[in-house]
Amino acid sequence: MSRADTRMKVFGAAVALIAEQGYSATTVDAIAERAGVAKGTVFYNFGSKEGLFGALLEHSIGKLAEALSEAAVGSTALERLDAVVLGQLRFFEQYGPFARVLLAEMWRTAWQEAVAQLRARALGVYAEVLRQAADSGEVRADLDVETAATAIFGMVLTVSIERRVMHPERLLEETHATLVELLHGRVR
Amino acid sequence: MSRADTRMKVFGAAVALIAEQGYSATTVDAIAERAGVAKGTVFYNFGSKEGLFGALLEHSIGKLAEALSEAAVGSTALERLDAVVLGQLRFFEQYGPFARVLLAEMWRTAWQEAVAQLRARALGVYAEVLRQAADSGEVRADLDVETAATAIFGMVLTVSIERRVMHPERLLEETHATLVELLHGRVR
DNA sequence: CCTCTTGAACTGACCAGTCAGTACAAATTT
DNA sequence: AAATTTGTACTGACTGGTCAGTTCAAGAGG
Repeated sequence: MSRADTRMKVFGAAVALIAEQGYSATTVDAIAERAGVAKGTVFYNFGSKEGLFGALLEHSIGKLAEALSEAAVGSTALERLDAVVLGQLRFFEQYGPFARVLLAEMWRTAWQEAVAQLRARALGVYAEVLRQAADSGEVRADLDVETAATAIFGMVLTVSIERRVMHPERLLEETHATLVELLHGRVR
Repeated sequence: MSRADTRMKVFGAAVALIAEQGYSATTVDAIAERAGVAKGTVFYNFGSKEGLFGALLEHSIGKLAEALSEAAVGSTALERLDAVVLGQLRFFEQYGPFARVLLAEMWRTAWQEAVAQLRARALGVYAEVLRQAADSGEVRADLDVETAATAIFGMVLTVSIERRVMHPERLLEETHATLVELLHGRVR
């Protein structure tokens, strides 16, 4: 059992509890108990409750950005956009509780640094693909790619959570089809 | 000063503080102080902190549903959809902190009742308009209107918050144009 | 006088963070 | 190779402070 393993166990317990109850309603005692470590271990590894949460955000946002980057494949920019949407759905299928944490804590000023990372790295993948689509004439050249990136990211994030809460049995591909259809626009 | 006025002052203070810090990090003492009211008054009017929050959600969700319903005007279903998006943007422009509270607490099981109201009344407006669009052939007849309604609602909610945090000076109409453009689909 | 509000004092539960100590493996000394 | 030291990871009882909720006596006002 390496130190890294301990940290991962604590991350897992923390993200699950914070998703259920929110950051400040979640006690370090509860996190330690769920992780199967002593309370002191949490402080030994992360220094403070805030330190733990900061490290958790950083780690998870890194994973998310990586997943979105890797998903962005396709011969046209708009194919890549659809692929990134699917990549985001798949990521939150796997790391479901993190979606809740992100949605709830994303805009809190206390975690500006993590939010900046999220904007630069995860939303950046959407912005980049949209910029390519604008350059190649696949969407209007004057589209506000930053706002559009936030919009799509928020849309997928919300739907990911709704899916887990309301329709956990439904195929991911059906949800993806609905979203892509919305973005492809109306059938005349 | 009627009792209703007192309740509104407390709502205003509570929503502002909860938006900044989250529900459980917000103390009743702080809410009372910000509202300019004695702590005892809060308990006299709402019974408990949870009672206050429940009443706040119910009141605000009612306002939101009303605003979306009233906004849903236009000669075609898709015009009405665009109008509801604008209505939602305007609502959160006016009640900004409530957007944060809603996003953070929307999927928490503790407030199932309020969330059910939200789904039935606010998301219902989107679902209704989309259903009309499907019936009239303006979008594909087999569109999953529930998921699409959640998607659009979440998209607008996220963008509303991003606007307040990142671009408070920008015109609401520009943001609306970007979102409508996304939903209108790609220029060939 | 009845409803509403005030503000202060109190209680008991709860919680972040501390710290002295354990376990143990690797390095160093004898 | 046995004895000792060092460093790292972890432990859990304990502390000092905080907060929701209670109580209540004293107004305010209609």
